[in-house]
Amino acid sequence: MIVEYSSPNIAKPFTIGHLRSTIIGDVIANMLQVTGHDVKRDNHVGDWGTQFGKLIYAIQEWGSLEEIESSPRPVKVLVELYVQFHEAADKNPELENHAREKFKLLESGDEDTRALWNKCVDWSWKEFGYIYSKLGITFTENNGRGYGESFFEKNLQTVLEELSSKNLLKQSEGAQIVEFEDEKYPPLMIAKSDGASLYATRDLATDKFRLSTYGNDISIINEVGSEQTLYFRQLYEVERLLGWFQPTQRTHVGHGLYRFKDQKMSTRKGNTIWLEDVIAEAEARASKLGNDTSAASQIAIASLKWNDLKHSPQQDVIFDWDQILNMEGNSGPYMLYTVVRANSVLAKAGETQSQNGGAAPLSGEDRDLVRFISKFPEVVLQATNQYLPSTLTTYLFQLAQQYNVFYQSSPILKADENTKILRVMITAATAQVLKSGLKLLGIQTVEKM
RNA sequence: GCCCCCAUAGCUCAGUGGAUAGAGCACUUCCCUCCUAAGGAAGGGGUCGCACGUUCGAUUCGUGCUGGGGGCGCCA
Repeated sequence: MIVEYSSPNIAKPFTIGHLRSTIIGDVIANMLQVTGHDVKRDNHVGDWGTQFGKLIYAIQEWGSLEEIESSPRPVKVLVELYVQFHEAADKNPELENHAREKFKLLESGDEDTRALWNKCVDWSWKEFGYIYSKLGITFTENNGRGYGESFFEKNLQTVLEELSSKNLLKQSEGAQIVEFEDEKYPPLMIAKSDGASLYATRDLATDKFRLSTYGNDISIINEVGSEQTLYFRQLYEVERLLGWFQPTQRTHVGHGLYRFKDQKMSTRKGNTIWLEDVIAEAEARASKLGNDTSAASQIAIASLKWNDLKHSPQQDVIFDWDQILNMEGNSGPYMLYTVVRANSVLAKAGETQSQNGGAAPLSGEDRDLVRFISKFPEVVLQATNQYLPSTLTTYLFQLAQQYNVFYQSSPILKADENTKILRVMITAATAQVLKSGLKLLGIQTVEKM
């Protein structure tokens, strides 16, 4: 199986919005892997498309390579140029034509344009690399970077020819489109009137490549925001019409977006939240609670990931600093804290945990907890089959809550010998399940906090 | 205009064709000579958006409406 996730865009901010695809996709890949699938992790980086025409025009017109190069955050400068382009284009629509010409130059292999594009890719990967290492996210394909859209640039013509030979292509106002039976979906545009490629063209080339590289029976999961649901339905239908895939081989796992309470986030308007800034703020808050640097970073990432993964994916998430960096209650740090507590008990119990005989019979809260622990495999399977990490977070939170109640109300190390052995074993089992579950969620536990 | 998603406590969200619908945050009050208090206990707070329908029974399923979000050929 291929799980495609994260897929940030070159020369655009890696925002809080990309966090969703990045970590939900990672968790889905983890879950599929432990349930026995051979998983390829791919990152469909947006490194191609007409927006590069706009960007290249803006850099050449208003930018300075030295300034970008020497900036601690080059992408930020690129985004400012991109925003500037849109502001200028609102007043002077002629700029859109210049941008189209620049993209044509890029597609036709013009050396200077190409060199500039390469720089943009490098600048962006500096930032992506930083974020992925902070989040502990990896990809397996194309030397760990995933196959970006530009990788398939050479295959676009083949795709157009195959579509054409199967009579799926239609001319419309100079552009090439695919229409659907009974107007099931609106038409999907495959080539613009100036001949330039589109997202769909590149996606088709991508999936063609996957078929030939991984085999005709490969299944692909696209973890991409729900705003693209219609697009994926169109794409899957075209791929079915082409005879490439059975419907069961293609799955779109969508998710809602991060929103401000009263306004939208928009790259064009510049009111987005950069993930880099969120991570820095999370680390600052975790440090204030008296953690050393490495623990603070783990705790910060845990709070971010947990607060995303605990939501059902289809709903939008309201962006609120105190909410997403919550360190109390239903939060990442609560989960880590519970594991730390349990481990601390186990450390003090020492040899006791290896003894077997003489455990007291199960009753009351002990038994409820044991029962709940035993549900773990079933929950993992359910979460995997439904592509719902939140099923797992809900379960793990309930388990942590139950353990904390148990911890508070039942003496462990001070109980009589038989009860102590039993409760230490329950503690060990709880810690084991919490650690395994958190690992599936891509959350690292800490020794102390 | 058409299509998709959503609506549950003051806020943010879980959840189920069946019993007094749950959590976190916020608020009030307790609990560290004792396994890490980033924890635990107790309390107030809900006509589960509205209406109709299916059902012995609907917050859960269906239809309609209202409200919010997203999408609908030259962005991705």
